[in-house]
Amino acid sequence: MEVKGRPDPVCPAETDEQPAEQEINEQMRIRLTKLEGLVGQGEDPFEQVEFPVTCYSCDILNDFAALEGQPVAVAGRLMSKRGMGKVSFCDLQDQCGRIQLFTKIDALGADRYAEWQRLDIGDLVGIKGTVFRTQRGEISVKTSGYVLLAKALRPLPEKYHGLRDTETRYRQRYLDLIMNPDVKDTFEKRSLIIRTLRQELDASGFIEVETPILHQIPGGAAARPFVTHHNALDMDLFLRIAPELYLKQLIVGGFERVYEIGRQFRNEGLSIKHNPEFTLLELYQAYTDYKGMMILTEQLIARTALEVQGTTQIEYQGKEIDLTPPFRRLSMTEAILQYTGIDFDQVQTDEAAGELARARELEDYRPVMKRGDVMNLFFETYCEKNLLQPTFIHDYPIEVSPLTKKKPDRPDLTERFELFIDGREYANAYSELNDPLDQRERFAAQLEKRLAGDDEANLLDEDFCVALEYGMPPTGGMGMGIDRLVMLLTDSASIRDVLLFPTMKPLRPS
RNA sequence: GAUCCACUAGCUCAGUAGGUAGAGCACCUGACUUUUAAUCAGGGGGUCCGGAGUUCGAAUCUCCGGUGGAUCACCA
Repeated sequence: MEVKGRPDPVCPAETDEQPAEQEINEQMRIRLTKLEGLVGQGEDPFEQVEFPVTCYSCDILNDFAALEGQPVAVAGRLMSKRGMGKVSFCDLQDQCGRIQLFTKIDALGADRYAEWQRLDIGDLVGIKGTVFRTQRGEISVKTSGYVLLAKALRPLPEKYHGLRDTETRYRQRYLDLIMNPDVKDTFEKRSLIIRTLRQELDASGFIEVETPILHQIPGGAAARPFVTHHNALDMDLFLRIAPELYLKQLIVGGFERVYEIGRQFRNEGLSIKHNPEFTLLELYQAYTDYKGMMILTEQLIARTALEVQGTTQIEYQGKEIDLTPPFRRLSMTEAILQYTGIDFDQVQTDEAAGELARARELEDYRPVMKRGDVMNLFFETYCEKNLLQPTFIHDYPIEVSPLTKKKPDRPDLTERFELFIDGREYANAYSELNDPLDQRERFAAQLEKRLAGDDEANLLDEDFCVALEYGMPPTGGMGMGIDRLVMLLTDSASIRDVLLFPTMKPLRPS
């Protein structure tokens, strides 16, 4: 029914391709045969629809005193088998851990016990039994009956070494989660971190909102966007690179404290700390400024650290980091002076700044750069990597801060900070520019940058400018990369270790 | 996008000077009524990432390609 526009990439045209014949190896064949046998007996495990669980493995381990001798029903995945003939031991894994099962031929009868022994590692079973402690002292469930709830047709990775191969871990994360408890722990902590942020913000009077992901003009950050297409409207849309311009319209609308935790999309390369889609917290608070944002940022980070690690003195990749507020505050000018000996307050012109960059042979220097661009370049080149302990770098040059209020006494600088920890940026905040006339000038300056070849420069967003013309109160705003915060608080080296399904190339080129 | 490293059984890994491919776990058969990486005996299982080349002969050497990891560049 396509009338115009591009073919829908989600529904590719029919091709001659046959679905690839599924490769059946020996192990799968044996398990399929077992399944056929069960189905033949009228015991198709996939017909099971429910199993009333009375407790989890960890409940039994934690409340053994109360549960000893009591009947329980548990369900989960068989992770190991230790058959001893007419008696056998298995480990059952559920959401919170593992519990040993002890099964005797006497309890099931010879036929049922034989079926029990034919179960495979990986099968999902529901168990009824009683809680007891074995002769060796291990808290266990003595099986009195079981139901096979799903058959595993593929074997799990090896029980001792587990799953190591990073590619398989990322591509088949479920296997990683089954086999590696630490991985599961990381993602539980990720959930806890995001929950804690919500709790803190909700308790401070913020409301959580949702703004569009499909943007007509990708704004609020300097980045290349992903493009998509709306067929009915026959127009290109962009996946958002930041929610900023919408959130500030809500401040105009009278929501005085708003936040959004959501996915942003930037069309950049992948690295140990970059994924094309990532999660950002952005918040805006009326009647405060970037100094207010510093205090809020410190609180949020310290609070999540306490929640996840129980302390604000943490270790990240072997480095001791103290997240106890207040964090160090250093202006960008001070930072550059400290690490290079250059005082940018003495650099008056674009030409003088360019001279400095050329003298240092800075590769990223471009002749179109203005004084503030060069200052930012010096900071990135010489300072960032040295900032191990949390540090607010404040007073950014106006050239790189198109949405930020000027400092009242310094029109070349803005009321903006970024938070650095271990050389990485964790947060970006400012006193939001609410002067609509100034805002239009800033967009004009960005347009100049774009014409000079910077395809990441901000685009004029007319809807946003109109909103400012109705009046926005003085407002502080802050954005924080959640994935990086999770990395920090879970001691993860790579962003892929805190994303359940990191972006991967397809296995075969299509 | 550039450089370096990796890819061998379902998993974790060995692999001789270039001479028909190995172990452990898992799986199958048998033994075993309190084990816990259970044990013991026997057995089956491979597109050595893909393609081309060198060679009498390639998992191994060369080239091209794929995927992953690390570093660099852009960014958060």
